Amino acid sequence: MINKVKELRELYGLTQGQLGEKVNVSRQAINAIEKNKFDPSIWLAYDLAKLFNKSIKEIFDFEGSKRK
Amino acid sequence: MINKVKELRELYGLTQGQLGEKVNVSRQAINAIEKNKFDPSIWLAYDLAKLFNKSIKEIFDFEGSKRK
DNA sequence: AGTAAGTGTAAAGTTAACCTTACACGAAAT
DNA sequence: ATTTCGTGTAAGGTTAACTTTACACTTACT
Repeated sequence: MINKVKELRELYGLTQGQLGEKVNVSRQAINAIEKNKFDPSIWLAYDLAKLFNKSIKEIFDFEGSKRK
Repeated sequence: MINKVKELRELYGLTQGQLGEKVNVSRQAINAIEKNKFDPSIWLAYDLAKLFNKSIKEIFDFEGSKRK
């Protein structure tokens, strides 16, 4: 799913690894989500939204994304 | 995860099966979410929120729920 | 009495969201 | 030149979110 994780991560000056630590997933999981390889679980989406002070919808573009 | 799916479903006068049809999951999936057997995928959470005209956070209580 | 509708739950299978390990690459610094 | 850091990606494994099928139970209707 199309998302703004990479932009927000860079805005916060974090590496993929650092962001992974903060939300308790691996760096590869962050990478995969940024590259749209798979969709986050609802908990991961929530954690990312919380960290970046945004709603899930602000980060993840449901309308513009293709359902896999 | 604690949620308001059952209340909202009944508010809309839907059976579990009817709700399942509307969001393209089985009736058992709806039942399991209502009974907190498992957490919805992010897409299912989105579909339910959209159907009920609420945000995901309004329906699913992340703060008050235990992470499994 | 019988039947239909709604719900609860269980078993077995599939799939996708993770994991760890590993390797390759480019950029930047020493 | 070589090391370090960040990223991209692939392989193989685990787990949970689903599926279908099936059965039991309650309530309501005829």
